Amino acid sequence: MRARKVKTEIRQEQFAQAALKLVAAQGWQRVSLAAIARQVGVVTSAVYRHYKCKDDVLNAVLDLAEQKFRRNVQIARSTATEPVAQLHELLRRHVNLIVSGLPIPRVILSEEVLAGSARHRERVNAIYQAYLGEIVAVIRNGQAQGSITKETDAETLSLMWLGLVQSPAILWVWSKGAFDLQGHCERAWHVFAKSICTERCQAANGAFSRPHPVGRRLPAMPQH
Amino acid sequence: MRARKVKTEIRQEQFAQAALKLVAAQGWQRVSLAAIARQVGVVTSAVYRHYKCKDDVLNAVLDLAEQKFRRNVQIARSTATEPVAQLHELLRRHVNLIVSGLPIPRVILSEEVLAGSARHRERVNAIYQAYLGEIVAVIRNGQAQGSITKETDAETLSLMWLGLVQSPAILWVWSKGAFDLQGHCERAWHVFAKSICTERCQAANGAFSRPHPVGRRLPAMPQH
DNA sequence: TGTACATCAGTGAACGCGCGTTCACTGATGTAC
DNA sequence: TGTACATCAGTGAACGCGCGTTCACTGATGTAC
Repeated sequence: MRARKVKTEIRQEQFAQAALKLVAAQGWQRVSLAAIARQVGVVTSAVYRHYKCKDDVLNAVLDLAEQKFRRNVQIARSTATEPVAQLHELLRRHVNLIVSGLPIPRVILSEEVLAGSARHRERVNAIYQAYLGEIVAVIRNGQAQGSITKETDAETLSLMWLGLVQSPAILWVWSKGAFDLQGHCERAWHVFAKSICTERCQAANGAFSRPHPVGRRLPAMPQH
Repeated sequence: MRARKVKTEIRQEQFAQAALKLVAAQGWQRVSLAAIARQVGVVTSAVYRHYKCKDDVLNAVLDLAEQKFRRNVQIARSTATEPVAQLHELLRRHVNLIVSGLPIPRVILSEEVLAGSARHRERVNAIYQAYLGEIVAVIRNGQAQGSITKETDAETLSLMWLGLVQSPAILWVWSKGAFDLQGHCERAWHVFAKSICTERCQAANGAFSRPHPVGRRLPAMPQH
């Protein structure tokens, strides 16, 4: 059966979304153009009407990822005014990005990107650097206005912030979602927040006194 | 030219080591049996004299990784007696594992393992669970003898500990070693250690008062 | 110590499969007159 | 409003390449007598 004819901009978007979904589920290398095309409802070779090659599709996926990152930063900045609260909000959103079925960090960690073409490595590097740059800015902000301790440089803290999600996210993938990523991140955040907040900030923010209770523990090993 | 005939146990070891090295450099999917065989100095089909299939070679690589992890834990436990010091020592060793050219975490993060066969996912999961289990044990130890705060559960802290290296390690890979992973981890460790140590422990351990200076900053973006 | 035979590692050619990519063709949509 | 033509998205067959895997054969090593 012949698929309906659709404008190339729309198809490009469809392919990118389909690819994002599939890559998130299986990793880039395992996703074939055939699978992407099937998802969209056209034949494999139709992809070439809208993208020059498979690489370009991945690039479009990275565009989507970049957008999501940017949007999250914007929203977090406008939702909260206090830098520490902004960091907390962004962390929550980052976790949601992973849990919501669009595990974008998965795309970014994919082998194609870690070991693959220089083009993609640099691209992802750029996205992450920009993201970390935003975090650094927020932290500096907090340091300037006295809510975050100046003892440690903002770059180190920004990477620590990211590390709060990154490793647990891997565990989450392995456990197929059984591991309580959100709960863990909240608990980890409290430890982290406490250690970077000045007394002034801690006094103003009573929330740190009550860490979230542990819900599910580490996932049990799968039985063989 | 015909390769010298070598006992199968030795060849197995050689293939595993060669595979580890190559996987660390390029990721599993990109490593071909041809490349592994070339590294060892035999012809591709010779691999089948010693392994049933490519999957089995990866399994041997995971054996090596598991050994390294185990060894590090043992050494860290015997080198230091105080739990906090043990965590510090193990962190240093973990970083060295990455920096030393045998980026084992890279193997473990590889797509084959994240998205690949259930067999390998479960295997790696088991290795990591065991590793984290050791960390948890050390932390509980510290909590019991009063050097680590009991405010946060040991599981959460163990994942935070791992996160200190994991994310920066990715940056390190991207920057092709330009990022100062060791320096960062030392600085991050001090922040973390301070936040989990009780006053008693901090008083006993003056080292926490002087965080390491920032050497190289985040790596500059590669130029296009 | 020498000979005969079994075992086992190494070789290269060939197979088969998956998959990205190309291409000539079809048919729908949009535009000019 | 209708006709002619250009543009452009969709199709399926075919190609080519990489790579894991198989297989019959070679030749070295080790063992039995």
